Amino acid sequence: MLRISKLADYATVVMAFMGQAPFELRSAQEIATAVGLELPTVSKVLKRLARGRLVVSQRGAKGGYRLARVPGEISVAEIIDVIEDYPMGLTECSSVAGSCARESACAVRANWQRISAMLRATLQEVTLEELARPLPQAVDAGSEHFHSREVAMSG
Amino acid sequence: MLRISKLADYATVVMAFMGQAPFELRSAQEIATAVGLELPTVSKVLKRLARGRLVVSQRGAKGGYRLARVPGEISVAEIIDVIEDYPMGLTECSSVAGSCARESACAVRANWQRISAMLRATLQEVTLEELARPLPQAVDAGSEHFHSREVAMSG
DNA sequence: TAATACAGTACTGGTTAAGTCCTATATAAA
DNA sequence: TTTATATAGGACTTAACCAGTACTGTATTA
Repeated sequence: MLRISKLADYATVVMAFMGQAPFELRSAQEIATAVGLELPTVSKVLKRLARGRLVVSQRGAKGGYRLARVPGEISVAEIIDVIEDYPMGLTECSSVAGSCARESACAVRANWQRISAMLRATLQEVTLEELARPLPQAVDAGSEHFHSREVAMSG
Repeated sequence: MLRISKLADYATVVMAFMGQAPFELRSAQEIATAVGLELPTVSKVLKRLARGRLVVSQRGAKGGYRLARVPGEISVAEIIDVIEDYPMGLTECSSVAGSCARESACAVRANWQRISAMLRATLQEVTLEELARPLPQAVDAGSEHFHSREVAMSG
């Protein structure tokens, strides 16, 4: 399965929409309608994004939210980090220390931590601008890039 | 949080243990004791691994399980695939078609699919042998390798 | 034939996340 | 200054999912 939470998923969709007009103030309702999600859900997402300083909020009538930075300077990793309560990691032991009694004896823990770190690095390099890009090509080249990871774990 | 399931996690630990003596027949009980997990849990994992042909089972007295291939030829992706019921993907829509009503209009779906594919490619290149390796160095080099993904989506 | 160990399936309990609601506060316009 | 609008923050309820268990069947060895 290997999933991010739905809320984090929604956050990327919301952010992608906001990225279309980065500094335009938009109400939660306006965003909810546009992306096709319920208002309470979108509000929850936006509150966390604001707390994480990825969007700026403006209270009161004619208020709303806008991006804090241009889409090219916001990474997918940041969006996930701000939404989730725990740091990202593929296994629990690779993000939360002391979560497993067998930590000291576990043969694979260290390597799961490394794999998680690689994934994180990847998501850190993908910007909101790229995520929202309609039809990016040359992704196969990217995949191949990832394929050639002989150096990564073989000493 | 971006996790694999606990069962898949356990599977890697079980497989790593079995990889220490790849073709030695070991009972589920023996493995459970060695890795510090409950027997039913280990049995469940082993059954799925056997169904997925990653381990070979031998019924009856003196029976047990052994790896179907050498650790260097079993990828982490395979282990996860065999345990999980659904294909891996970071968002639901990137692995299960028709899971979201907004698929056609969604601006980020295609790119999540691409990111998922990259991750999958990564896990496909990591072998059980590498996963179980005590203390691999030069992982930072690996991370940097992943960092330099300008080609990946900007092409 | 008796004991051992895997095969398959169905069930149950607990955890976690998703979604909703309520109250408070800030801003703009009348 | 008052009213309407919109976010802030937290609490709560519901629901889905997964881990773990139990049970029945089958194969193999001694």
